[in-house]
Amino acid sequence: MMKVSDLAKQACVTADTVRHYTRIGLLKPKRNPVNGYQIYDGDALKHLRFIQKARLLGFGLSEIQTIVHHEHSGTSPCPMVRDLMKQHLPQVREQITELQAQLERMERALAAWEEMPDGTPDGNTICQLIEHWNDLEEQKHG
Amino acid sequence: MMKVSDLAKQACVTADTVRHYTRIGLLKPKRNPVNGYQIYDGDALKHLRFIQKARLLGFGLSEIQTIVHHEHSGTSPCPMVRDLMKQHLPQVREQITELQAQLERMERALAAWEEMPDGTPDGNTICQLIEHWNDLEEQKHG
DNA sequence: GTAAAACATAGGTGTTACACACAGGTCAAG
DNA sequence: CTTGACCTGTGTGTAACACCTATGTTTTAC
Repeated sequence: MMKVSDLAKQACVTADTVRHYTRIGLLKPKRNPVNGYQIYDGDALKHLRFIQKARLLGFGLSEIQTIVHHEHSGTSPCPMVRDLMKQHLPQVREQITELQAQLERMERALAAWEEMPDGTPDGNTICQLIEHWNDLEEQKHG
Repeated sequence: MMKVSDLAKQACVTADTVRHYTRIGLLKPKRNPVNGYQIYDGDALKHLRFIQKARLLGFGLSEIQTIVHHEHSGTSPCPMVRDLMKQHLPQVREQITELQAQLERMERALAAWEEMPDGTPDGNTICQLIEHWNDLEEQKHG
């Protein structure tokens, strides 16, 4: 018999998060007929904790939807959960690789920029630093 | 005197990207009075290439807006560009750290799951793998 | 008892950088 | 002149919430 923010506090999330999950159907509270407020019970808290764990493991909300909804099939969701995880792993590794490449670009650019003078706005150039950046990279590799 | 898709091809981006940049004001084509089409010239191509470089260096479109718009102040945008980059660096490093932590969680979970049986749907549990995951983690660290 | 302050609510909108869908316009070939 | 290929601008969808607003409720002060 908790209200939105009561449930939120129990799970250490914001009330907006609880409302968001409710809006997309991940939580299904009852309604207080007196004031129309949403009412959550202990099961809702368990449900919310489940969502939090799944999110920590990299599952998206729509995937969590699928997992939860899977109960109607009568079969165990566990094989699907393992499959999803196996699909996620290479994606996360790729994201890390991309971000590391990005970081390297940024670090090298910033180092080179320390030694470059500021360009004067001549109407022809927007920002020397950025516009000549490719040239710098080509030098390094050439 | 290029149309949207002509400019897009020149810069190896999609026509949607060109339209997007145009919509938010990063590109300002003229209009063909005959058919209302957007017309881009060589400057637009230079502009687009500038945007591409800036994006590779981690600048967001709104930041690029600011940089480009900066010309009206008459001063060089270069100091601001350096500052922005310095702000971005720790953010990117943090993202990488977070993603690596995420990856570790996922790898450990998947390894543990290989040895776990599938749970039977009993109406009380959604997915054992996820629900007992925290316990596993606590074992490792305890 | 009541009036004002403090807090909570639901629903709408904003965020990023585009991709996609759609109805309609344009243009070369036949 | 029509068929079809290609193009156009605009509207909407994406992920996971955060923020805003107008209203409703509860508490507090007097």
